Amino acid sequence: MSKPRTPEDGPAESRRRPNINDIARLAGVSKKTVSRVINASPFVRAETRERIEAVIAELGYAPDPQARGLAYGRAFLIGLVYDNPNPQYVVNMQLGLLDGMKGSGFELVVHPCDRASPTFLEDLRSFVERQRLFGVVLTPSVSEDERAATIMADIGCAYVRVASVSLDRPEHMIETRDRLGGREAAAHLAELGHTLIAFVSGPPSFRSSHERRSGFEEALEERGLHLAKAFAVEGAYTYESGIERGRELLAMSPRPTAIFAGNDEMAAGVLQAARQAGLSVPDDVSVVGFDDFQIASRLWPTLTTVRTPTREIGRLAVERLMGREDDGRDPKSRLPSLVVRESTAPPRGD
Amino acid sequence: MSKPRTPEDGPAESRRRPNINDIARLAGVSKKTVSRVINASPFVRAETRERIEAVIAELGYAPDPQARGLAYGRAFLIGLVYDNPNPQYVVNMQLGLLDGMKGSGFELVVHPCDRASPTFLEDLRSFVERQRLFGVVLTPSVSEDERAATIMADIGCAYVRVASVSLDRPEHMIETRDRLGGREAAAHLAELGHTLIAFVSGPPSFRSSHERRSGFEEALEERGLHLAKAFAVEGAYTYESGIERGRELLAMSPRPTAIFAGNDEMAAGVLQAARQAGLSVPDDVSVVGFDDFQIASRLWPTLTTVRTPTREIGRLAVERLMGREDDGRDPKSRLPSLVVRESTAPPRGD
DNA sequence: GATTTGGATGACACCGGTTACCATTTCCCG
DNA sequence: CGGGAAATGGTAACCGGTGTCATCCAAATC
Repeated sequence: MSKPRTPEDGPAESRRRPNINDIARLAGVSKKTVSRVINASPFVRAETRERIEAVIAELGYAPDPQARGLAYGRAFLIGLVYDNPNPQYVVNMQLGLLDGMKGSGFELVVHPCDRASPTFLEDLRSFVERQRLFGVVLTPSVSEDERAATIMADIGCAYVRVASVSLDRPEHMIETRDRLGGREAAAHLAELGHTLIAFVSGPPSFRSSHERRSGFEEALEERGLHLAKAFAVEGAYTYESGIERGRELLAMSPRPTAIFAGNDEMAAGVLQAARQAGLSVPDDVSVVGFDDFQIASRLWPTLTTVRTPTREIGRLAVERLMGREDDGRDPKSRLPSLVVRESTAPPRGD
Repeated sequence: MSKPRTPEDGPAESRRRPNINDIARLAGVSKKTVSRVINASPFVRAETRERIEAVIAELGYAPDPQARGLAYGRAFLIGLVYDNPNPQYVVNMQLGLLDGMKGSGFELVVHPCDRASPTFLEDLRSFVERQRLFGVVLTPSVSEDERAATIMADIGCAYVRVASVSLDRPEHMIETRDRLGGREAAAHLAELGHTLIAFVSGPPSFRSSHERRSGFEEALEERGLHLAKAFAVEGAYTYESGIERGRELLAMSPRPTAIFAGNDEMAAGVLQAARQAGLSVPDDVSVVGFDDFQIASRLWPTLTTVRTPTREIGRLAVERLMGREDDGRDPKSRLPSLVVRESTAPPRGD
């Protein structure tokens, strides 16, 4: 029983995973040719290919991503880099990425980070470099940091930046076009007949804060309306800041009859502020949010908001990363769109 | 310029990543010894170790996870397998896992799945097998599926199951002990003086549904209270089911003065149902949720609920998986705990 | 019919580590 | 001081693929 094992012995244990050599031997070709089939090289005769594919199917062979990655010089991993604290955003984005990666052989590794940390850039670099990631998807606000993008370019790691406007060459950008969402909100409130309209922005560190506002303001102006300086206040995309700014706005005189909050969290805060001030939504004041996360339909009244197709955006981003963009889809599905619920109505005609 | 490169030429480009051979050469040892240092083998003289470590630090060397994984036979990846649709749960769990993995050299790959899919088990197996995952963390309700655990054992992939009760050998289990949370809710409502108490359970496919209920019921009984059959209804852990069941319960006569919902989503639905029925919370009816996700503090009134330490649980799970459990922490931090907010009060004394 | 041409295939080194096994050195003891 | 065990380092094979380049062969060209 001390006879050393040779390839002729067959599989070591019946449970051993087949490798490329097994396939090559059974198909009567070299491993290189099997490799060609795996990688869809055109230089394989159809007959040979079929024979190899049959063996692959029979043995249930799947190439080892690690070995492939080692030889190829890059791991078959795609990173999601984010610092957005909203769970709904993160999960939707992940689902979108996974949609796009399905069947590609890539896997998703997640990398939340803190842009405020002094070691943020170092951490990011070492993460991507050590893992030899194939590519990364950067989402706001990391995506808006030029240094992060530069690092990726440096390392030679593919990257796609998801941001509200273009900040890079087209192949590196997926634009969420938040400005259009701001316009939708403005159009809706203007159509309802509001004129005393207020806006609670997100923090300036997010590009979307600016875009949502300027789209909103722009569309108001086009309709002969104006966003008064006192009615344009700055929040932080948080529930608490929504309460604060809402309270302040609702104490003003004249009081705005409509408030557009830069995201749903702040809109929830504004609703709370209205309640505390004894005001009724939408009778006394209309409220519009942005994002259409789950909370929007759980609030009372349910929130009119601008839906952002995060999952769809995620799929696009990863498809671009892998160079498998499918252009057959309706481009409208990538744009923000208004969802009207109970929190908006015409201003009270008093 | 056609002279072939030899190791003596030094790094190919200044940008080339150092590898184990570079370290060995510069430290004047064999790569095997460097490998020993990397893997903390005790059979290296202190002096040698220091010299090697100095070179590693100087060159900023980090071993390639792919090469290491290939030779080792397992990838340095840990999978999170989940089918819980709640984004807050998923994100908290991910954060917990990442907490525990920090500095370990492992990375997190996420794998949402659909237990209802006919290919669920196959998909899971092929995912884990192909990637040669080091280990996986299974969360409810996947964690409650024996077949999933069996597959992991089969493949030889380490696994930890997060579930409300023990379903496996201790080394494979992290128990969330939801029963205790149910008890907390019962104690709170009993102390407030409620006697007409109702319960909306989650779906039977989740073990936690049963545990939360039986803990609740048990603690009520201990206090001489009783959960009437008509007051124990089955929901689906969804907002909509909370509205439905809430509506039905609040239409009963006598009407319950307190409702314990199996999670926050359903509690949000119950609040909505109360509003629609013209009832005030907590004056007419008290409501308690479970989970303490963000929504609990965004609702109106804010929700009294049982906090589940998901992030902490995630950290524990992954530490157990890696065999790096840190037992120094307060074991209480792993248990559900009551968070009292505005949605509960003594029953109206009419 | 000899020579190109280019598709199809294979041999072999290599990616960057680890393990198996052997060789050497050091240390301890009789 | 010799013998043997323990400590330490080296060599080669291997993990499972891919890249480079040579080779083979059939069809195309002259």
